[in-house]
Amino acid sequence: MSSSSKTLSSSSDEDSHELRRGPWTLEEDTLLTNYISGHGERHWNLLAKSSGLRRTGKSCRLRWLNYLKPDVKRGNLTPHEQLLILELHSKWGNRWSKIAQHLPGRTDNEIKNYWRTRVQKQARHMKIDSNSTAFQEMIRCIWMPRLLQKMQVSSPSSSILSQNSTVNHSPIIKQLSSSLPQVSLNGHVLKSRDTSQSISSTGSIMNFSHNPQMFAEYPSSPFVAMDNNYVNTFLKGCYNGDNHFSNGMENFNLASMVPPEEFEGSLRGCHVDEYNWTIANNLADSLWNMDESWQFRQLQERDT
DNA sequence: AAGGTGTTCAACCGCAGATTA
DNA sequence: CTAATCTGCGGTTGAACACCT
Repeated sequence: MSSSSKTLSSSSDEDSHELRRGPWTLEEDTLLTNYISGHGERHWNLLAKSSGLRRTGKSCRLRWLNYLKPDVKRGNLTPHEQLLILELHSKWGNRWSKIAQHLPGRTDNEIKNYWRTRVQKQARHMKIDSNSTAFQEMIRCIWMPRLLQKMQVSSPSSSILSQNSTVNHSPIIKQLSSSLPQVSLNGHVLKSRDTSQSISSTGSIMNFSHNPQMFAEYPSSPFVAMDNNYVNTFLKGCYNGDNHFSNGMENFNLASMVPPEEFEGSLRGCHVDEYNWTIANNLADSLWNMDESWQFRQLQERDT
């Protein structure tokens, strides 16, 4: 018998001593909450036995930590939180609980779900390994600047780098903000911050600038900076000529994309031609729209 | 309207390290 | 010191729901 069918039939064995499984009821939640408020959140097996709940200690702990605990945040992840997850995952990999420690109110389970359902989904659609360098570069080059832009748009008075920022951005985000590509082209501004990098006279150049501090802070980050050819090659690898994702990402030659050695520790610009700028924006938009539609659904669900 | 398919996320599982007796 | 138990972690599952045909 599957665990789910066991759960569904559990109402018929109310009088048995079998452990309950599956979704928690309101009564169980209340019982657990009341018990913890009186005895604290420890000794889960003892709690499970003496509270009257027919659940394992593990199940009680999980329910409390992931759902019932008062400081657990509900609702969609903010761009700030998403950015943190992307960056911290690039540093630590699937260390969900460690990542969760930097997102107050968010659980490791929630972060893990976010990664699997949003980030890995994109990788699957692109037919590319989510752990590959190419995908990580895509996140850094396109997705993260978009999230930064979104943070700026949602609170324009609180530039991440501003001294007067009213929003309490984490040091990691501030560091990240100064290290991510600064993107502008033909009036398209991904990040509304003055940049010393200029658009070329033809207006067909996208500039990326980087902050060497990033590499002192995160020397092991796989998100290394890219030069012109690097980004162009990457983007061409993502798409066929007709602006559709290539099915041949696995043939992408990563060896040709290794950034020059002399880059590290130095400021460097990176140019992307107009063709690839369009491609990059299309990709960013697809990620963006997915994010927007998801948040819209969340709002609808919250309102109903 | 009904059935199929895809997505999300709460909950479970197995394992490993920490703690306790 | 050792075995038993507890706790926490990361991977996986499946019910519920949304969307599509």
